[in-house]
Amino acid sequence: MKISHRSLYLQARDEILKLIKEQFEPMQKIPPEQKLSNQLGVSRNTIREAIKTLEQEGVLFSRQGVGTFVIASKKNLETTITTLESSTNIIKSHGYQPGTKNVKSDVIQASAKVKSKLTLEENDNHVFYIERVRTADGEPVVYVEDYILYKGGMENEYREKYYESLLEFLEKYDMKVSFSICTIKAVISNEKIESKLDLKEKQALLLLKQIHYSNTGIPVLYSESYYLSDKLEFNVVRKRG
Amino acid sequence: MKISHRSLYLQARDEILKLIKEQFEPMQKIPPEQKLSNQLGVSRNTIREAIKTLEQEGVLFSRQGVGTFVIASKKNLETTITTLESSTNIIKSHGYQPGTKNVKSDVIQASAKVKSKLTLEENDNHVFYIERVRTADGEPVVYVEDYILYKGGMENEYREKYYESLLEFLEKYDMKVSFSICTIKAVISNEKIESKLDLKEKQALLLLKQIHYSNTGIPVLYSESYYLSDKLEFNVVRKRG
DNA sequence: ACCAATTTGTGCGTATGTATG
DNA sequence: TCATACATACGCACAAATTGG
Repeated sequence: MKISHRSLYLQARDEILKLIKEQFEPMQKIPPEQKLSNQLGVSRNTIREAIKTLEQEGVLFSRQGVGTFVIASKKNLETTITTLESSTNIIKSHGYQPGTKNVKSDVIQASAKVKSKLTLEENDNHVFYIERVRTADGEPVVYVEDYILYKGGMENEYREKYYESLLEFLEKYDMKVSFSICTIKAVISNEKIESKLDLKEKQALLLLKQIHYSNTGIPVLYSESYYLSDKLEFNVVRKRG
Repeated sequence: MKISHRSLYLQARDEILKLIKEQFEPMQKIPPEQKLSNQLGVSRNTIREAIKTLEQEGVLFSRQGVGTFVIASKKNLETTITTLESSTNIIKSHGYQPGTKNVKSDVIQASAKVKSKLTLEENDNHVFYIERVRTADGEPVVYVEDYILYKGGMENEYREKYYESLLEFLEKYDMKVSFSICTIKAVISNEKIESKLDLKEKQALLLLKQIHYSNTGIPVLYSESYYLSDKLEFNVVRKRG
C-alpha cells in the first residue's frame, strides 16, 4: 500500500515533460494523445489532463485537428515565475551555486501591514522575522525579508538546524506552502539595500511581494524579495483570455 | 447555426467567474460541483473542466473531500500577468482612461537580435516598427517598442486607420496572437526613456520583453515594454511544482 | 470541390479513492 | 463507523478542425 500517491495524471505530466526535455525542441510536434496513452499505459483522458496541465504551465500548446506542440525551451521551463520555487532552487536552475549571507532572525511585533497580509487576530502580534541575502557563486543576487506565522519555539529550531530552504522549514510546522499570490514591481535601490547587496551605485531591482498560503488556504508567510534581475531571469507564458 | 461556438465548459467557466465576482470573497467556499451542475444545467464533468480551468488560472483551488475555494480577488483577477492583454486593457482595468502619445512607425531593417526573435529568413530583413507612449488619464505610464513581421502595405493601413490595440490590428493580417513568452526584468531609466515618459529623475522600470506567437505557433511580434510599476500593477499566482 | 484520415475537443456515464466530520 | 462531497480514472461516442490526396 502506498502512503502517498502522486496522482496518475501528474505522473503522466512528469513523463511527458521528461520526453520533451530529452527529445523535443520548441515548436516541434509531440506524439498524438492516443499514442501517448498506449505508450504510458494510461487512458487518453489522463493524458489529456496531463497535457492540459503542461499547457497551463506554458510548456505545450494544442491545435485541434493538428497536434500538440512544444512552446518552451528547457531554459524557459526552469525559470517560469508561475512555478513557486525557493530562491535556492531558482539560483541552482540558473547554474549557480546558492549560498546565504547576513542571516538575521527574530520574533518581532508585526506591523499593521504585515498583520493584514497574514490576517492575524487583533491580539496576536507575533511573527517570526528572517532577513537574508542569497548569493549565486558567492555574489549577492537577492535580498529577502520573511514574516512567518509564529509557532512556539520555531526560532530555536531554525537557528539550530539552519534551513537553506524556508519552504522546507515551514513543512515541519504543518505549514506546507502550496501557492503564493505575488505582486511584481520594479524599484530603485535605497541605501539599506545597496549595503545588503554590495551595490556600488543605484540599481533597479525586481521586487516580488508574496503572500504564501498553506494547502488549507491559510496565509503562513509574507515575503518581500529584491532581485538583481540581470543575474536571475523570470519568464512567463501569457495567454489571451 | 452558430458560426463560432464558445465551448460549453468555457461558458460554464465564465458563469462561475461571474458568480465569484458577484458573490464570493477570497478564501470563501463556492458551492459543490453537483449543485453547480444542477444550477447551470450542465454535466458535473463540464463543471469540473470549468473549475480546473479556473484553478489553472489561479482563481480557485480545490481540496479533495473539502471543497473548492476562491483564491484571487477581483482586483487580482484583472491584473494577472498570465493573461495577455493589450496595454489599452491593462490601463482600463486599473481604472484609468487610456491614451497614446508620440507614435512613430516605420518599415525598417531588422537588427540581428530582432531577426532571431522573429526567426526571420536570411534574406528577409523587413519589420514594421512602432514606438508609442501609452498614457493613463493623460500621464505617461508605459513606453513600448514593437517589431512586427512585415506584410506589404501594413504601414499605410496602420497610419490610416489608427489602431489603439496592436493585437486587434494584427488580426487583419492573419496574425492573431494567441500567446506570448515574456521575460521580466527591472531596469533603470536612461535619458531616452526619461524623455519619452516625462521623468524628472532616474526611475526603476518594469521591462517586459515579449515574443508573441500566432495560433499556428509562428512568432509575429516582438516587443519591449517599459512600465512605471508604481502606477500599473502585475500579479501572478505561483504554485508549487 | 470534395472526401478520407488523423488528431484534438466535447460530453456523458460510471466506478473507485480519499478527506472530513 | 458511516455518510457526504470532492478527486481520480477509465471507456466510449461523436463533433470539429486540419491536412493531404
